[in-house]
Amino acid sequence: MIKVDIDTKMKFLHGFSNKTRIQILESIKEDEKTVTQIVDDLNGNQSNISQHLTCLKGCGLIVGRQDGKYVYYRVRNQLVRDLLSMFDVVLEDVQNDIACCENHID
Amino acid sequence: MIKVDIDTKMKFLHGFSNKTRIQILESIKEDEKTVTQIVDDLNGNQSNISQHLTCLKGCGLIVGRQDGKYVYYRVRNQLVRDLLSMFDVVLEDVQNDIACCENHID
DNA sequence: CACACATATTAGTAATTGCTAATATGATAA
DNA sequence: TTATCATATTAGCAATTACTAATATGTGTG
Repeated sequence: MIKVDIDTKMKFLHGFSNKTRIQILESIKEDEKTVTQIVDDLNGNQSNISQHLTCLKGCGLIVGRQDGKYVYYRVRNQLVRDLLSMFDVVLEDVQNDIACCENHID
Repeated sequence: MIKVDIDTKMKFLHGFSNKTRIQILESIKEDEKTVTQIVDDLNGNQSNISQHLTCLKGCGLIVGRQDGKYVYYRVRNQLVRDLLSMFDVVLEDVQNDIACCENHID
């Protein structure tokens, strides 16, 4: 068991703090894609996407494998995928919570 | 069922993107605390903590209740608490993954 | 080898975010 | 009602982060 220190944790969480990075993660959540496919998918800038991919790799969230002239990126493992799903579950729950419990007149 | 749009999601995730905010969440994960208690806990600056509390409230991650001259903040609900726990689980798993599978000589 | 395509890197800048100090507001109690 | 304590807000500045354009590297193919 490896101790989780706060700075490592922040580096990890940094991966989730940008819209483009979240979109990349969602884009490759189910199946691996090449950089170009991701760029097309997000309608983004190649340099920008490449930088975010490097960032996500540094955060430990994705892995890449070279295959010929292509590099395929994918979400690291199932737990990371679960975490991504959990964001939606929790957010939806929070939104319901806000809608149900805080919209009354007082 | 409320649709989760990307901007709402980013606002939500923004809550987790700063060290002080994560420390606040950890500080109040189990029991509610006043602003002053949190400030003492983190050895932080009152204005700064207050701003981050406002941010976290805006993200939907925490709620505050006024009791006399104190405002008690707590993590919104159990799912948010679960998500915070999951960060540690996933990060630990990722670290193991990196340690086991990528430290070989090649 | 030369060319085309895929990806990465760099440098400069724009935009966003976080911090501090000062001040304001709000609540209680003497 | 004035003093005190708790919290929030504001403004200005420092630091970080994201984006774009240009260029470099790397890989396969004719």
